[in-house]
Amino acid sequence: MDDDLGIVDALAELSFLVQEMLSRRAAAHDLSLIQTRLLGVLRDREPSMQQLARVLNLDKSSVSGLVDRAEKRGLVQRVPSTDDGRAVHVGLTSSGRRTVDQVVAEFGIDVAAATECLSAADARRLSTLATLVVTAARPAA
Amino acid sequence: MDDDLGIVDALAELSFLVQEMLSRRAAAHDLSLIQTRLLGVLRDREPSMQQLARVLNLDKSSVSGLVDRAEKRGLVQRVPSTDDGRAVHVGLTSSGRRTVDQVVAEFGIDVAAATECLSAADARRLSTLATLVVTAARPAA
DNA sequence: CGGAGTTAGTTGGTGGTACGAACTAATATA
DNA sequence: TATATTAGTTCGTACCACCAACTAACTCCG
Repeated sequence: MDDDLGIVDALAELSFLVQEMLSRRAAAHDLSLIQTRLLGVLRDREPSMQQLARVLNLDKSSVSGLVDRAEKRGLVQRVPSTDDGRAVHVGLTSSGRRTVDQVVAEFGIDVAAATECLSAADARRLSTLATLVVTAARPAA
Repeated sequence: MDDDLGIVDALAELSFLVQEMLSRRAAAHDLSLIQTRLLGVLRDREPSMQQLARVLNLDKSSVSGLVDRAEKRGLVQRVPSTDDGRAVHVGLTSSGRRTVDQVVAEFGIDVAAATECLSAADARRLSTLATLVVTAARPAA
């Protein structure tokens, strides 16, 4: 009945499920997935365009456009670097912070609903295992 | 050290990690994520455009374009329905099947590498838990 | 110093992706 | 049969992503 999908298909499908939850919540605020991810990264950092490109795994020109559109909507702002005349840092505006907090909260509701089928212990286990995989894959920044 | 990210962030980050592995492997075959997903869906089905739109959660016009481009590259083919003159079904060509099999195999290598940090028992547990969440969220098609 | 090379970021061009609205053709329904 | 619904395409617009070319600022080295 409830055959295991196997680790490959299970992780692939889980990733699509999670991304769909995220993008649905984002779309309710007129945000694309990548815009939301941008805001998410900026929650606890004010990186340069360069660093942003590395974190988001995008070309620097893609980040330019991304930040352009977010800035035009008042979600982020460019801040010239004090110690490097070439560099530009990007930070959330208060509107951007409000928006991202809301999306994260709503996404949390989806995650809770999706993991409702698990016991509390299993949910904790899933969280732990996912954390292990993620932290092993991402060298401490 | 091994702080748990919490189920919300852990699942979000895991989903980004998995999507990055997938799209990197797809890009090596000049495929976008959505093209790859299209081929993946067609591995064991030959759905109508309509059904495809539902499964991929896309507008029907988006599916038209998606299938157009895949067809132009010889990866899929449109097949007129025998029982409904309006409907068109979409299936893999042999080239498409070869391609998707290869991407899936390569993606499997990434998953294996990413879960190498887990014991065999933990990997099985992760697979089981992910399967549970996914199957609970997706009403049996 | 001061010029050569490097780095940060932007701009412009191209193509894929996604949507909604308007359209055609075929099927259902009243 | 007339009308409504459904399947799919086309068109216009916006976003997203890349590369190549460009400007400005920084670094290094002679």
